Amino acid sequence: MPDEVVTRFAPSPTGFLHIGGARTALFNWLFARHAGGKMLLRIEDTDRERSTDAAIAAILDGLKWLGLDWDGEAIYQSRRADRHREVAEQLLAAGKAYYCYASPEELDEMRAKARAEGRPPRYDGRWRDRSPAEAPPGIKPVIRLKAPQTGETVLEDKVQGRVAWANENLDDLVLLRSDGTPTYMLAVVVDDRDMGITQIIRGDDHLTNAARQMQIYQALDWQVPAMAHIPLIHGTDGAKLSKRHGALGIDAYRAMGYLPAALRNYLVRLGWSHGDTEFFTTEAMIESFDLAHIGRSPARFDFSKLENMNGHYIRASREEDLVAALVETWPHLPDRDDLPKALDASMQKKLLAAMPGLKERAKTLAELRDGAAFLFAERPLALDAQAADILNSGGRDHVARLLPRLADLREWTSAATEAAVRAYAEETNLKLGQVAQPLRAALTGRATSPGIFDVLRVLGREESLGRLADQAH
RNA sequence: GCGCCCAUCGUCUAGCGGUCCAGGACGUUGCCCUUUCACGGCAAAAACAGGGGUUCGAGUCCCCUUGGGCGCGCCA
Repeated sequence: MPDEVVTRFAPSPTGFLHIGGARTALFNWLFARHAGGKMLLRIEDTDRERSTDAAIAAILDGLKWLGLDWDGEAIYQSRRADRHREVAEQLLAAGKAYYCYASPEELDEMRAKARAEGRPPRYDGRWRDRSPAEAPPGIKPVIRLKAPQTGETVLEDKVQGRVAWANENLDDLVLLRSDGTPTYMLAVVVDDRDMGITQIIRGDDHLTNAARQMQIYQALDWQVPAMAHIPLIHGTDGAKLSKRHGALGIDAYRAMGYLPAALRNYLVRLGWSHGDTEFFTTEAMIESFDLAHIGRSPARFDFSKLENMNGHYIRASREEDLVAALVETWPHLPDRDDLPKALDASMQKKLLAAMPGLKERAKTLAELRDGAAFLFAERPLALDAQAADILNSGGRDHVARLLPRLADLREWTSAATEAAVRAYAEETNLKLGQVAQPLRAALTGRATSPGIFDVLRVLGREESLGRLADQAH
């Protein structure tokens, strides 16, 4: 099937998978899945100095966590150097490339001069038509592309529209370094060609590269894949994403307790829209996704919207799934010394029982875990400042008087405890809140929690009465 | 410096010449619900960067200005 859509995600493993990369991967994945095609993964590790195995692992891990699967095995660019070299030689033989013996010092001079004269800093083509016979001794040459010097290179970008560059502003780029290794420009073109990529979707920062890569395609007489350059994601201040505001590894989002589905949903709406629709199931996302509705302006990353979406996803999740997500994410979440390091079976059971009340109140898994802290707390409970205040300003009396009534209850259900507590409130002419708060403080050590009768039920008779007794005086 | 890209509420965006005194979402504010906190419901404030054109008519097309961004390596 020659018409099959093939996209690729091609990160360079010099760092973690950041949020922009994750969105690029998502768009490639959606485009491929929408078309019933493939998304391939290529690790661009030709910079052997800066590429690390740890970064590769982090990227693969991040993609998996996000739920973005790729087709086939990941391709490592570094292992294809022979093929890249072969293409460079091919270009050389065809007279479309040439040896250049300019030294780094010469190049520096050239650029400085051009800049001083208000021209773009570029190679001046001094070896373009010179015979290698004139080569200075002892210098290993690079191979440069003999790029067109007149006319223009035009890209019909699927997102940016028609973009044109005057060829005189583009210099003869290096294809093969003097040590015989291929440059990124060459490697990308050859790999995309060999992998059968039909659609390139990547960050806007590659737009200028597109022109140079098109020149390589044209020299080779290869068909240029369709291209789509998507706008970058900026920090909240509009500037480039930095560590301070959001240029975090994808693992950091997991550690903050975001759900992969929520992050995907947030990310897809950053730069892409489908009318007024904000929430998409995975299926709907694949179904609706298109390049035509990707905007052309950069978007700012907004944590509060992500958080809101995440809360929505948590509320919509099944209780069992949340327990599973929490168990899985537990080790990644920030530490809290009053919480167990891991969740054993009985804790998971309690968690499941409490989940309906808990999930309404959490925007992240971290908050969910925090909200569940009272389940795991050991007697006598540590009270936070507000809880202590509630108990110390008369609350203990209510707890003390309520204790025997609750202890006498025949059955321990939400309905039964509620009836008892309401009866007490009525008899003493108090609002329910005035008795519920002391109970909450004694039962959870905090001033906020799920509904108090749920708390009583989930904690169970023995533990509840124990905690109340602890605070009765 | 040169090249390229971008420009609607604080933020993400809808809008593809008239249906826009500009719609949705997040956030903000107020009210309601209520045992706390949330959730939920209702309501409000909040934008077409500026200036020229084109046109009967411009947020929508063109130009300029301003403001942002990206790129300019024998990095990727």
